[in-house]
Amino acid sequence: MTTRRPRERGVTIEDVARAAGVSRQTISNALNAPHRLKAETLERVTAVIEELGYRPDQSARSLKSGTRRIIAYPTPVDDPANPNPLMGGFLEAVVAAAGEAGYRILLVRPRPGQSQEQALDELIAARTVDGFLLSDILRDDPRVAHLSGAGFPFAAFGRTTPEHPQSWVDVDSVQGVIDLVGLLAARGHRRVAFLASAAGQPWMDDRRDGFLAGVRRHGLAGHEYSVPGDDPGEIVAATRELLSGRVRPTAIVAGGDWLALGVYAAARAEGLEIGADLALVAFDDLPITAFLQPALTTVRLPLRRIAEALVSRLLQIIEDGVTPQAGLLLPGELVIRPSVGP
Amino acid sequence: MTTRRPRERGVTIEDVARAAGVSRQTISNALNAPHRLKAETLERVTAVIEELGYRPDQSARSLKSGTRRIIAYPTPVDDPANPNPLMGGFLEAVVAAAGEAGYRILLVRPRPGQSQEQALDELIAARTVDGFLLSDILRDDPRVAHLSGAGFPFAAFGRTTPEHPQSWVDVDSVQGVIDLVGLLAARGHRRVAFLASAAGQPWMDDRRDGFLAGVRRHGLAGHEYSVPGDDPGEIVAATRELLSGRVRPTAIVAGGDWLALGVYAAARAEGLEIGADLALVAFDDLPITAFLQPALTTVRLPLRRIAEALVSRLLQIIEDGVTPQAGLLLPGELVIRPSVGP
DNA sequence: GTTCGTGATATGAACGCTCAAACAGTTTTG
DNA sequence: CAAAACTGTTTGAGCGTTCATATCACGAAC
Repeated sequence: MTTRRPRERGVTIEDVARAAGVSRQTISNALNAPHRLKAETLERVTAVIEELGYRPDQSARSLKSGTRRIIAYPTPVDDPANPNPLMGGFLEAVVAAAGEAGYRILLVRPRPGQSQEQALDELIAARTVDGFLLSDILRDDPRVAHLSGAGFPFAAFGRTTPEHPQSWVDVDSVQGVIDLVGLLAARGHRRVAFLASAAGQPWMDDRRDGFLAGVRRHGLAGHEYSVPGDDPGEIVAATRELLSGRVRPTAIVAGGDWLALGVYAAARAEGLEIGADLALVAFDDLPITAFLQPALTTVRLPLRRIAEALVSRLLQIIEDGVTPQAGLLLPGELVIRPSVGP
Repeated sequence: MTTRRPRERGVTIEDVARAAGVSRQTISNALNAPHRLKAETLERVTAVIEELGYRPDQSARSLKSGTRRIIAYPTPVDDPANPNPLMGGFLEAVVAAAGEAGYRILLVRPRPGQSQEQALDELIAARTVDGFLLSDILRDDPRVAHLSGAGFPFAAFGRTTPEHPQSWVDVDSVQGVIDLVGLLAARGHRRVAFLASAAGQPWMDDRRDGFLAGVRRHGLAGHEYSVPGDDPGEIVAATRELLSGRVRPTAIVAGGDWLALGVYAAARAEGLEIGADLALVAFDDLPITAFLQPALTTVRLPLRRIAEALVSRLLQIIEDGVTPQAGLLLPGELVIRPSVGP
């Protein structure tokens, strides 16, 4: 253990009370229940608070009140070679939404040798946070089961199995992809392919379901191709194979923009022009796709709305004790660009 | 104000003490100074702690000890249209490094109408955190001046003006770009261009300096082109102009991978083949560039080492009260790929 | 004129922990 | 062999809040 330098103490409620010539409680009331003070006292106290730069000590307040005003977000264990490019934007939106309500986001991850559940338990037992925000939810996510069982407040970006209805928010991937397929059908495409990654993301299944539903609805011939993982090389290779097959599809629905990037590369290698020889649509709207030629038709994730919905649901549980009994499905925004063809 | 549901209290040190038949302090010692206990007592107490699932209340501990084991990271105010794609990776690395030492990262941002300094002051006055981690440092960053003046622990990813030596960590962009230019010189390029963005990032100046130094050292003809902002459209347009000029450079040094993406698009539009008609090198190594054809030669940011250095320096200040009097300059890793040509 | 409310402020206790000091027991020391 | 030193443990206090309750002044009601 290293020596710990004692942090110098700041100005306390006692100091303010003395300076203002009133009691501690009056200062506390000035901040937490101003209506209890006589207008004149309030004014004087507020001035002293301002002058001394007093802020209630967060720890003392938490200890007494039992509330921390902190939300934990377990950072997804990201493949460093392939970090989620939307992570920054999502966090930004979450921090903004939480900050609006006076909450802050604490990033956590299990220490080495610790399971995800143990990491959650530690935070609960130490009363470090008021609730959890989860993302990258698996179909049968142990974290959801655990928190749900412990009765601890949380909100999840993504659905688990629908057995026990939790407080989740998700994007309507199914409808989004149906819309994409509709777009292709309207342009006369009959033979379309779905490019999926088998990396195990549950939303990929939804997107696949959307594809199948769309294909059925419009009476198209739909085939599904799967890439083993998220590795760029693999994606390009698999797509080239798909494009050089005997009966080439005239359109591809990529399960995500990341996969679509591979299609651009593969098409160029095969001498096909996207938007002319091959229609391409995808999902996510990564900012980086703005550089693609032709620009990519895709479904934009409403990150801001997702974050707001997650935070608002979580705070409802934390502050009002009301657990929403149903999830919230948010529509993606269809962004039509030239890659889908004329 | 909304009603607040009182959080049910968990198991306290008192409960454990009673169950183990010893005093509070012995439990406290078992966790904070185990060597003080008789081996036998320690074993018994540890068992009871385990059994009851006891974790010291974070707030109570903080209140008494004055230390929070939390580091604040003010999230950069990101352009939502162009979020930093490396943000996720950087945060991941920071969370890992901090977690290793038992610290957690608290994301903060100023509330509406609050200045950055005010937001910092609030956290300091409320004793919510032990220190700050800053990134996206400006040449004359008000946050650095403020924290430095207040004597509050912080570590910065990026340098300010060198007047007062602070605890910073940065990437040696100058040397990195010099290396890139050297690569081009070795391949016989004489006319090279530097593509910069005028969005105001201070590290862009370093990269420019590196370019100028490299060009001087190798006796090349170097020209500098500037894009007004980080908008993809603007980048492509500016690059096309540069490529269609009377005397076209044979090589381009892009100030960042993001800019290089524009060069790929512009080159294709101009019918130039990168790696053959035009050499291209850049800086950052965004994961997304793995899809580019030909693959991009670039300098990889050592995010993990940066995060580790930042955290280790910050903890030195927090725990030992030792403020490093000099910055740390980390080398980038030159990653040579086909875009630079044969 | 005592009682009763009511609004404004004050007081004591408690939240759960760790620090400093005190306390027994045992061993070492001059 | 008494004093000193060490070991392992306990006790009392206090960190800075807020909650519940008490106090006080003052006018309204009977």
